[in-house]
Amino acid sequence: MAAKTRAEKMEETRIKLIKAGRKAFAEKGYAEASMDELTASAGLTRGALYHNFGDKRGLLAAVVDEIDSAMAQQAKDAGDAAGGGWNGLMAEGRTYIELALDPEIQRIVLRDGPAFLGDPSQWPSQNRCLQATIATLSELADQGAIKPVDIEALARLLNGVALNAALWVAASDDPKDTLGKAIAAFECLAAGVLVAPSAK
Amino acid sequence: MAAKTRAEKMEETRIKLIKAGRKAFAEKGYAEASMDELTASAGLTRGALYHNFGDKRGLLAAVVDEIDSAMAQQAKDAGDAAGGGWNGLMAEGRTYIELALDPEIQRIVLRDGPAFLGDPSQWPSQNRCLQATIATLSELADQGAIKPVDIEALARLLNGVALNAALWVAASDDPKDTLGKAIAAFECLAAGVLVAPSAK
DNA sequence: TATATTCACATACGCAGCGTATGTCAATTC
DNA sequence: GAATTGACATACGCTGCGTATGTGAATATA
Repeated sequence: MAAKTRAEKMEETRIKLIKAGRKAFAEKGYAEASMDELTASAGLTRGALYHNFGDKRGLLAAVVDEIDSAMAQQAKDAGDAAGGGWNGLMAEGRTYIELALDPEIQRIVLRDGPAFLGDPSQWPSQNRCLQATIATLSELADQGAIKPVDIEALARLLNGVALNAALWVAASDDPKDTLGKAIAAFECLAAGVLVAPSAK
Repeated sequence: MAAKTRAEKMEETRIKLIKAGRKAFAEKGYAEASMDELTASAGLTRGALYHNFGDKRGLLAAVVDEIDSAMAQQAKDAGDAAGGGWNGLMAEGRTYIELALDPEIQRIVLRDGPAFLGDPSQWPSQNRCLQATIATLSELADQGAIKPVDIEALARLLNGVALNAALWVAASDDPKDTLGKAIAAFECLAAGVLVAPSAK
């Protein structure tokens, strides 16, 4: 029965290291995180790290992949819950703003990720969150609901607006108050992609 | 006569170091740039570096400030040339995005800057740029040309859109092609703040 | 103008941290 | 059950940052 096979134990250590990586990278940032401390906090040594992930960047890539995947899932769920279409897109935007409020996500995925791993669209995770936005925009484009602009460009900039809103809210003295203004401004800008003048 | 005073020589070394910093950071990136090599290439040693800028990050901050200020100035000039107001604002955005084609700006300001100096909106140079945007938007608000949304929020998000567009162009495989799409999408989103549906 | 002081920068040193080369012991294979 | 693999630990070297200390030229002082 519970006889741990070798592959199982290896998977366990991978999970332990990724967990420790999320913590250390979020608290200290990638550059300042010591791999000696990180691995020790997981009850291991750097040997395990280099065996499993090749190098320090390899661990960052694994951590980013895990978080990015979870973000995409949450955004998609929110969009579906709102019924898809334009409402779904706005729900995704709001979700993205809320997700970007998480310091762990800010630091690891939004700041250190692009700096040390390069362009997010080149990541193995393929920036799934962006892909979800692209998919929804494509539907709307097929319905002729939005202006004839490059879909990927729109998706990236929309996500960029949400990101910037989140960063502003996070750094604000009064996050509650700022959040309202940020979401209003987000929806205001987003309305620019609709063909018809938005009512609200 | 050209008897160099001490302050003049010090200013010279600051300029030399910033120049070498721009080169090294652009070519190797901040993390991989060796301060020994950098200072040696300027005919100096690390002593000069730490005396003038405190530490490695201090030099990066100085380099980023110089480049970013020049970017803001160029954007402002373009805005003025376009006659200010809404057209000026759009011209500023376009210029900022176009500047992202420069590899030096891509690497230093758009990637390493945020990673090692933190949130760009906290940079001195970015705050100046933000204030300019707020001023322009306030004029438009007084004229009733834009929707009744918090001005600071709009300004921050508009700048965020331009910055994000620039980042995308910067990381793109085909910057020239991407640039067109990015600018179109930028103007599309920006149109969302206008009260009347934009014609184009 | 001779002496004292400052200060911009060089030199020297310690230490942290990454990556690699090597060792070791348990899990699989034959 | 002997041999082999492989997951991880241990040991080592090297790079590179920051700091403590030294030095000589520019300024201040008398």
